[in-house]
Amino acid sequence: MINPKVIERLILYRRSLLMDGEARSGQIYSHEMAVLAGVSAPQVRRDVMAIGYSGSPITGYDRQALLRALGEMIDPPEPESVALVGVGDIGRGILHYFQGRRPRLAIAALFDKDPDKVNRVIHGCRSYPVEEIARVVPSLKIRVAIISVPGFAAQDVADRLVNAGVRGILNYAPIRLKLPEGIYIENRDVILSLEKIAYFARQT
Amino acid sequence: MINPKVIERLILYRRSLLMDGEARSGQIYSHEMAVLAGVSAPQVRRDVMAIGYSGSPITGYDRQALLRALGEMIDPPEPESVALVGVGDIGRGILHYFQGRRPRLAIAALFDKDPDKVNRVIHGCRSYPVEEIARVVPSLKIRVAIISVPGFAAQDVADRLVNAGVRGILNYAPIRLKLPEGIYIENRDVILSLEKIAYFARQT
DNA sequence: AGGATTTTGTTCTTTATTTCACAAAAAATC
DNA sequence: GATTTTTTGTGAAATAAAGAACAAAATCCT
Repeated sequence: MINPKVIERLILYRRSLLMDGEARSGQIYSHEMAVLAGVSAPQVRRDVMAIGYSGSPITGYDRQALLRALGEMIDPPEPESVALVGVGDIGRGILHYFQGRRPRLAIAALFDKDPDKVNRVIHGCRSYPVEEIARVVPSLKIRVAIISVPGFAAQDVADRLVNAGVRGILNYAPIRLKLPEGIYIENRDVILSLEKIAYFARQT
Repeated sequence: MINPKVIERLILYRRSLLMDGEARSGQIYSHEMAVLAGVSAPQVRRDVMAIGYSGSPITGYDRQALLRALGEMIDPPEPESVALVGVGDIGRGILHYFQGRRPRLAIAALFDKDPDKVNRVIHGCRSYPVEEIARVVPSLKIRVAIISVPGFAAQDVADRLVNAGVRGILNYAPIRLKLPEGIYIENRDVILSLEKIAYFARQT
């Protein structure tokens, strides 16, 4: 199992390769990738090693083969469904932004507490009451969820999701969720981020 | 200067204290704070030490005094203005969500390229064309910015912001910005986050 | 008042992550 | 074909971060 920081950089490398103006085919050196991704060259080599792909001295890495190896690591083998809980400002923003961006990763179900927001189709996606998580999440084989509900509701929602089979959570609510071992969580609290950035922005 | 991980936890501690059901006044132990914030007790003590506040053996920390010390570190001495560039789905979501949540931190100006979105008032906030960054950002003394424009436009926007005096950036665009030393940046790319979470969610 | 107990502040270990540096390999050049 | 050059793969060193452990201090209890 690869560690989170490495996975993050691998995703970054793939995107750098795809977005790089140069031809999609041909060779690329670790130090070129390093510049594209904003990391050091030894870091690139070590990370690439981690996925079992090998370049060759002098010619470097083959773009196509490397992209294939990265894809095998990063892309879900089959299309993966994501649940989004909390169709408020942040939730809708993410829904509109994300939908259709990744071929094998799509938001497939929405959940909310508000009766006015449920049993509708929002941006092509059906919305359910949160009580339906236990039924809908397993039936769609959902293992990834986004939480964008107010802080006071987040722990309850997280518990429901985990009980329904979710194994990874992207949390926008401003609290630290208490979850069992083995559930992967990433916190994306906007307020905390801005306070942190404001702190560093005013140092000097 | 305190390092980013410590600052993040300090912000977390403060929020934990504020949200804790117990009385706002009275004492609290490092191990209680540790539970609230989801970190270890020695970590709490070390972090608290970093801001120069001291508790006392047996009685622990004084909630009020600790909150005051945390606030002095975290809160801007005077109200701080934030710029938001890119009034798309993510940008609007953040604007609606964030506005009014922190007393001394507010989004004060919006920027966009789209002529239909500029020179308007959106959620109580004036919007300008990106060309106006050079004029508006210094005039409002803005040092913190949020970038929520498409990837291809992000580097240009970032350069404009930095030239106009911005020192900290919260970046939602899916690229790694190249910035001069001393500019603090935090990347919050939704697609990358979801790919990462999906990877760990499917490792059984 | 004196001992027991509990919690902080802090040093010392441990663990994780990154960078350095160089041997091995392969293309290019002579 | 031999030599030079350049780049990968990776062990070793350096750096950073977290945890364990304990002395010092202060309350509580008898």
